Amino acid sequence: MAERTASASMGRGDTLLFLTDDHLRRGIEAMFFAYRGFTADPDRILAEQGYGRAHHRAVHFINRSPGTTVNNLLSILGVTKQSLNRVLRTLVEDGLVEARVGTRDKRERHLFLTGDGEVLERALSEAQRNRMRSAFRNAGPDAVAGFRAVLEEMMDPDMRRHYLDGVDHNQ
Amino acid sequence: MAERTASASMGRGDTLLFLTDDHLRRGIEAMFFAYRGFTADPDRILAEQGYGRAHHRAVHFINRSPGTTVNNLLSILGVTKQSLNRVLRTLVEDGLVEARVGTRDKRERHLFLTGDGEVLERALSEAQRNRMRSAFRNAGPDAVAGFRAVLEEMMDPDMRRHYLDGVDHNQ
DNA sequence: CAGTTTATGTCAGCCTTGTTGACTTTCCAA
DNA sequence: TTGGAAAGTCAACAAGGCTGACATAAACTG
Repeated sequence: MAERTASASMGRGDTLLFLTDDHLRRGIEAMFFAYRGFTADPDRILAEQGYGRAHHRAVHFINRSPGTTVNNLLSILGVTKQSLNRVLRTLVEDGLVEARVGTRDKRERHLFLTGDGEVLERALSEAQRNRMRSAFRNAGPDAVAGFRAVLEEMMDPDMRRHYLDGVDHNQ
Repeated sequence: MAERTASASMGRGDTLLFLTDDHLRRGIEAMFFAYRGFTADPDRILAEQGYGRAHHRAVHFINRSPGTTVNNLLSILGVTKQSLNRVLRTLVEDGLVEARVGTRDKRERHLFLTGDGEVLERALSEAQRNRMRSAFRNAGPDAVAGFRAVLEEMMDPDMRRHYLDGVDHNQ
């Protein structure tokens, strides 16, 4: 333990103490425990309606980018089309998602939430936002900036691109 | 969108702009994309050896608290004993984990990593720490403090207790 | 000491969500 | 007009959650 600390900060004085193996392990556990909290509230709502996290993810990104194609959703979610298709099929059957054939390219399906879909989306995202809001508020704006900076650095480059796609640069 | 921004910062000037629905949505997506990066490297190693994330979690917490009991692990991981038992059984069969009958209370099994178990643990945690270290380094110490503060606020109280159990208060 | 509770393990069966592989239909674009 | 991309479908499988029922040993309790 002592050696690890020494090696991590070696040659730079105390400036890199936040990079010791122990701090890194704490960061790892923070991610693990926080992600559980992060998904807990939506999971409860989803379970009531017979859906799972996969449905939540689809609904979230369709809501964020109405009219997105199946292929685009595939690259964001990083699953196989068979997996995604199973989820989308139930959502379309249940009337939560509408898949419109593309006008320019008729092979593509453009995905939209229906009214019912928007109701579910709002329930899920409100639950999740409530927890996030309370965490943000308690931690404060500077902490939030750090939170986002670290998470962004932790993403794979491809995912980071998808993340930044959703960023509003107009401010 | 404009109304949301207004409502979130209402009555407090611009101080609460970081709590707008849009910022919260970005935080939600940051968690989603970052968690994928967070698990990507260990997942690759695990897949090579025929294990999954469930094995990683067990190995991680046994390494963190050698001699921990099955019950304690259950409360940390938040799964059923049947789920955990399936994982522990394969780990014991494969000689990565040793389950010693308790001396004080012979009903309990105390869990330890074997030499082979420690080898796997090191491979997994090194991969994960490398990513975390690079993220921490690029974001800087203040960002890391914020990262941890927000994640801690996002945890369920029970999980937060487990998280803090692992904290080193000696500094 | 008898009865209850606790810790653990196990069997069976179910669900979600991921996977691979093979195949079809549609239809744009060179 | 034909090759290939986009999308959908079927089948089979695995990991890893879950519930419910039951077994065993040990510890605790009255």
